[in-house]
Amino acid sequence: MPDAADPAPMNAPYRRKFRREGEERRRQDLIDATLDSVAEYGLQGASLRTIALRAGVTAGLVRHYFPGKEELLQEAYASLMGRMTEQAKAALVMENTSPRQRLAAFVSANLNVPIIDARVFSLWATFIGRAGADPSLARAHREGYLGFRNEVEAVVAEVLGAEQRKPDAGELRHHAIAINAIIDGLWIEGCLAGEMFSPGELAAIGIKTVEAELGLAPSTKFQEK
Amino acid sequence: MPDAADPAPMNAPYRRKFRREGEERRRQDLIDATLDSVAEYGLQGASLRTIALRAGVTAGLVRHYFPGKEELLQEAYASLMGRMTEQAKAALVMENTSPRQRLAAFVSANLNVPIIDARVFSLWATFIGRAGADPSLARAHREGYLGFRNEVEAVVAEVLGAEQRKPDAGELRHHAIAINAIIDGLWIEGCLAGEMFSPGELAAIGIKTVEAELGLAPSTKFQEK
DNA sequence: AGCCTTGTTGTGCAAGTGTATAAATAGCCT
DNA sequence: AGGCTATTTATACACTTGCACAACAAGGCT
Repeated sequence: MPDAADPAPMNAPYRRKFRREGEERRRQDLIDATLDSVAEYGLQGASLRTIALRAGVTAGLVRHYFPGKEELLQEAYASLMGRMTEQAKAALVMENTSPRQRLAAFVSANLNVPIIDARVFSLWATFIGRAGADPSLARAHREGYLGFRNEVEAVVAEVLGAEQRKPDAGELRHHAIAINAIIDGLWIEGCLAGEMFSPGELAAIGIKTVEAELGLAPSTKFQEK
Repeated sequence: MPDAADPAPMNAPYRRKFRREGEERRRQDLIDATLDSVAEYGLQGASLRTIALRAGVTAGLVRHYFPGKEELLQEAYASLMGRMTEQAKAALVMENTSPRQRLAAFVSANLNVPIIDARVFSLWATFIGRAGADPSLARAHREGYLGFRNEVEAVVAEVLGAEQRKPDAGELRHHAIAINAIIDGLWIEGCLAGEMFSPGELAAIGIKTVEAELGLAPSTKFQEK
């Protein structure tokens, strides 16, 4: 190509080209960039400049959509929790299946991708580690946890009801706490050391353990031998 | 008050008094101060000056005992993990008790203070959240986890052996994974929302769930009614 | 076309960061 | 008592951080 006339004025301060995006889009981009940055560099490494760079804007813009960094982090955490609980509950809305199958599907869904995911775990741990000092984080967690446990309790009631058993409220609560713990514990193991388990292994263990906890006769589907 | 004569020499630079402590003591103080700071302010808020202030020294001294901040944090994490696994295993060294009682004591110990503790949990979550990005943290966790799981596996083998059952390696592994998950999950619930549970409730749930997982006949000691 | 709103950039700033290094002094040794 | 040395303090420095604000321009409106 021939040397085209340099279109750049010699001392003109170059100003970056930009496009105006809708507010919804920009806010979401910034939140996603925040989660990416926190997952990769931690809370300490997630500076406004890092986040803005990842979102394709400059740092100053953040303050146009959020009062400050703290609020951005809070909204990012809320967004993360929303997505997690949404995915977790999605497995419960199946129809034309027995309660027991729905419970198994619920456990299985929580112990496979995309819920078993190192990045999501890293984010969860990073934020939850601040729950002790940050009341707003603590409250957000508490709500998510109780919502999750109530879902579990409802399915458990259905499963036991189908078996002609009538547990009282205390038993139901204990079952829900235990099952919630089983899922959480296996979720952590899978996220932190997924390659130590064969595909589906955690889900199989989870289902077997949950059914043992409820005192159900072993199913044939996931039995060992 | 009358204007007392200012005891301060006018331009003399005041230099802080200090005592020389042994190397072991200072290192431990700095590590403890680091853990305190991280628990209270998070990794981002734990600056060298904050840590040093808490340890009763000035920031420059840190570099006299540690090559840099990163090494201080790593040693602090190692110290934390060491204390945690040490406490957790302590419950296993009882003598003159049946394997089943030892298992129950192990579960119970892990679901009561001092292992159920919001500060320790906050530290664990903060550090573990960085495991995905920091290989040295990931390795430290992996070792602690496998060590813990092996302990569990050994007790499980004893318990089942005492019941005349001969599980193969795969079953044993699954039991250990499941029991580890139960303990971890209940530990998290207790740390994050301890006041939602009555004293001993989590331990009771844990023992019952673990025994159900192993297919043991319900014991009378912790039975509901 | 030209204007006007406002989304967006760029710069500046005070505070705080980790690290480097010089200066001081506490406490042991003789 | 007095000196020596290593522990400790204090200061300096280059850099980053979150935030404030002025300048700019993208894109709809008339």
